[in-house]
Amino acid sequence: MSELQIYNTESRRKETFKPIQPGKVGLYVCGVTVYDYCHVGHARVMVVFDTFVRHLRAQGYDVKYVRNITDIDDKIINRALERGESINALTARFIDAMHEDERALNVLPPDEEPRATEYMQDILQMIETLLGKGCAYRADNGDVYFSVRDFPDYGRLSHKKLEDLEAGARIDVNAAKKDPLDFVLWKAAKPEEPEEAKWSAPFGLGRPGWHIECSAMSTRCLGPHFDIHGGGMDLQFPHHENEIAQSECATGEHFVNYWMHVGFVRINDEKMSKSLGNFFTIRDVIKAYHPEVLRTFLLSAHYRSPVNYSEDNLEKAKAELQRLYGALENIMPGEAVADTDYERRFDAALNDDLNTPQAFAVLFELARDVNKSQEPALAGLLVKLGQRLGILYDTPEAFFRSDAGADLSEEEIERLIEARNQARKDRDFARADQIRDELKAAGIELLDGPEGTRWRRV
RNA sequence: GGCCGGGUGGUAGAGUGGCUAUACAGAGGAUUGCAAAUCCUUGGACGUCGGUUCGAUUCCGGCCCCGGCCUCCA
Repeated sequence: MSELQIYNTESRRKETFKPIQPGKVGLYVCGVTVYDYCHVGHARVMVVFDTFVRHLRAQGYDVKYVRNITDIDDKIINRALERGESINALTARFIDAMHEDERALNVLPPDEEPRATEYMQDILQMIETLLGKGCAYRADNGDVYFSVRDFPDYGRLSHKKLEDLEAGARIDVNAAKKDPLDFVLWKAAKPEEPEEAKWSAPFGLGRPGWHIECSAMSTRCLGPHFDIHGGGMDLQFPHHENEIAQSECATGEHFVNYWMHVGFVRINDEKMSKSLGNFFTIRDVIKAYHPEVLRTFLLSAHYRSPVNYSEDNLEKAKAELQRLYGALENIMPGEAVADTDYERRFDAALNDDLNTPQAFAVLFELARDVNKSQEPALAGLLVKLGQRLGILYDTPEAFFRSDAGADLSEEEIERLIEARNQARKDRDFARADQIRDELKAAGIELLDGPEGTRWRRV
């Protein structure tokens, strides 16, 4: 069996994965800030790490997968005020929506899903530790800052030098900071903020800064030193860099062994993001496409490459998935054959830094084999491996008929098919073709086979 | 400006120092009442200029172009 290789952002190369404890993996992924619906960029991170975890488990690892929820920050507060809604109601609503989106995408729930507001004790403790060790300080305005200069290794993840950072720093007029690079651990409460956003702490009423929650929660859930930490590319700096600084200062231990970062989803060669306003939400996309099509689209490129969101590319993903489901259409999948070259190559592809495009290539070869051989055991293998990528959970019929938008009901379609088949029996092919064309115009494609006529929405 | 990542056939997208990626689209064939699906065969590529090499799309360097981070962002 091939060894698992992971591209580590910190070393900028693929490394053979060596777990801290044999057979076990501790994985922490930065989740979303819940003040809006998840978009396709979030979907990519969810789907990539879900696939990664499925693969690790298939390889026999005992995985503890932790993905946090940021449920307190400026944007949440502002959005709640804007809407005249309580923070709690707002975040609860979007957390539910996120879970709904994940279920649609066949994203399995993480083992733990810590929320910042539920780990306030750990956050406070870590800040106190940092203050005690002298790598954090209380500023005149009541904020608590981390002193970047006190962490000599700062920049080791994102490969930045302090001088360069200073040179490029945008003008951040914050007189309270001793150094412009320092970042906030605790934000002092302001009078206009809702009571819900204020926690009492030894260093004053306020709320945590963004970075500290991940250090506190990952340490609590996985310990001070764990295997893998992941997230979107944009979290590399400053978020993850800051996590390293805080955590290592606080615990004195090496924080994380492998850093994985997922590439962006783009639109017209531009990053999809909330600030640019060019995002599509998951729920919007799956109104028009089967959720597995979106998942296939997201996995059809390597996770570190950018992927371009477009209707064209979604259509391509749909065609790919049709190819796979097509192989399963006339066959009852049986128990998957074991010990095949297909599975070995599939595993090897995923072991190679989660090379999902390569894994898909194996699936297509397998699908061709299924089409030719009509072997239930091969079909079973196709389903098994497909599900490892989080697809092929549906029945082919349901998949091919899933597209919304066709005007005809299934009964009407069946009736027309019957009429056509009668015409064919009567050798009235003109009439038969007329019905075919009619259905085609309504988005229904007919497939005549030995066992009768099947149909699909196209 | 500093630091990263990338430029592969019509499209999407892997990969490799010399040997078929894969999918859709294209061409030819088998099959079909006609189609579709399926199977077989097939054309088509590695931004640019140099270097290393017997040989580079693959290694090295310059250049051009694209994206990202340096501010909240998955």
